Amino acid sequence: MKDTRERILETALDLFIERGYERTSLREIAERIGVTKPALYYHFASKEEILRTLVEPVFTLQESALKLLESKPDREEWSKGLAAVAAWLLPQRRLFELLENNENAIHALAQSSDNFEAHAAMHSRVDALLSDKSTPLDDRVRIAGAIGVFAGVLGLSGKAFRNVPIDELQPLLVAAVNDVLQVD
Amino acid sequence: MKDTRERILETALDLFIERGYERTSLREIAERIGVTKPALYYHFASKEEILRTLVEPVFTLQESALKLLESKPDREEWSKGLAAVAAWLLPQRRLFELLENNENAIHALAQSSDNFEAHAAMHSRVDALLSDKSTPLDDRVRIAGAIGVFAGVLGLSGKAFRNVPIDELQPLLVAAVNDVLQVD
DNA sequence: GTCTATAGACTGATAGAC
DNA sequence: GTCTATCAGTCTATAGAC
Repeated sequence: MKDTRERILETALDLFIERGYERTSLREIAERIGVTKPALYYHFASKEEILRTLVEPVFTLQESALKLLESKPDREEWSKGLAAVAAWLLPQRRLFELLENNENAIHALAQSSDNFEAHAAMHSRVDALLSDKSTPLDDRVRIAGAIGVFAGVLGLSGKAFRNVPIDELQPLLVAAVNDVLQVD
Repeated sequence: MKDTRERILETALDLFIERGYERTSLREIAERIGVTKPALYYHFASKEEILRTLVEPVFTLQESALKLLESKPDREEWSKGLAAVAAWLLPQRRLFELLENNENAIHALAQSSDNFEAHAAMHSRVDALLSDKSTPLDDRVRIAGAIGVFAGVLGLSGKAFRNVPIDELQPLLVAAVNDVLQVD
C-alpha cells in the first residue's frame, strides 16, 4: 500500500480535474482512498494546502516564463520560450489539465498565499504585453494565438492525445506554434 | 431602473466570469443588485436556471458546429467553419469568457438538463475526431491548435483586446487560424 | 495515523406576510 | 415583486479517544 499522503495527492488531482476544485469535497477524496476525513487533516492543514502542493511545482516554470516576458521578446524568442515550456510541461499533462480546469480557484489561492504572487504577476504581465499598443495588433494577436495553440494541444493531450508519445507530439506542437508566430 | 430579471442576468454574468459559478452565491448577486435572495427566486427557479439562461444562446451555434464536424471536414472546411463561429461569437466576447471559465459547471449542467445533450455530444465529437487514428496525427494536432488559437484570442479579447474593434480583430484571428491549418 | 463526533459557517431553497 | 424568517443540507475544520 502506497503512502497515504501520496494517495491523497493522486486522488485529489483526479477529482480536481474531473469535477473541479470547489465541486470536490474532502469527504469524496477520503472515501475514495478508504479513510475518513480527519485523516486528511493529519497530512494537510487545509483543502487549500492540497491544491497548493499540487500546483506549486509549476510556479518555478512560470517564474522563468515571466523573466522571458520582461525582456520584451520578439516572435522568435517567444517561439523558443514556448518550446522550452512545452518540453517541461508535456510529460506532466495532467498537471496542466489541473491548471486549465481550475483557473479561478488557483487565482483565489494566489491572492491569499505568499509564494503565489508570481502567478498573479504572470497574468497581469501577459495582459500588459497584449494590451501594449506600441506593439502592432497583428503581433499581439499572434502571441495570444500561440499561447492558445499551446494550451489547446496540451489541454487536449490529456484526452485525445493521451497515448501519443511525447517525442512525437512535441515537434508537431512546436511546428504549429511557429506557424502562428510566422517564424522559420 | 432596468428590469430586475435583466439586472440579475447581467450581474450573474459578471460574477460567474470573475469568481466562477460555484464561488458565486445568490446572496452576492442579490446584494449587488440591491434586493434580497428570495427576490431572485421570483424570477428564476434555481441558481442553475440562471446559468442555463445565460448559456443557452450559444448552443444553437454549437449545433451547427457539430453538424460541420459530422461531415468529416478537411482543413479548409474547418477554417471556414471557425471563421463563421468567430463572426458570431466575437460580438459576444463575454459570453465566451463565461464558457471558458466555467466549463466544469456547464458540463455538470449538461448532464442534468434535457436541452443540453448537444453540449456533451459536442465534446465527445471533438474528442472522437482528435482521437481518430485514421487521420494523420499532424492534422489532428493542427485542428486542436486551431481551436486553441480561437479560444486564446477570443478569451483574451475580453481583457487585452477589449477596446479593439471587431472588424479589425476578426480578419487577424481568421488569418492566424488559417496559418495553423496551413490553408491559403 | 486513523477514528467518532461535532462545532460552526455557509449554501440553496421555501413559506407566508405585505 | 419583494420582503422577513427559517429549513434542511452540505461543507471545512477541530477536539479528543484509541
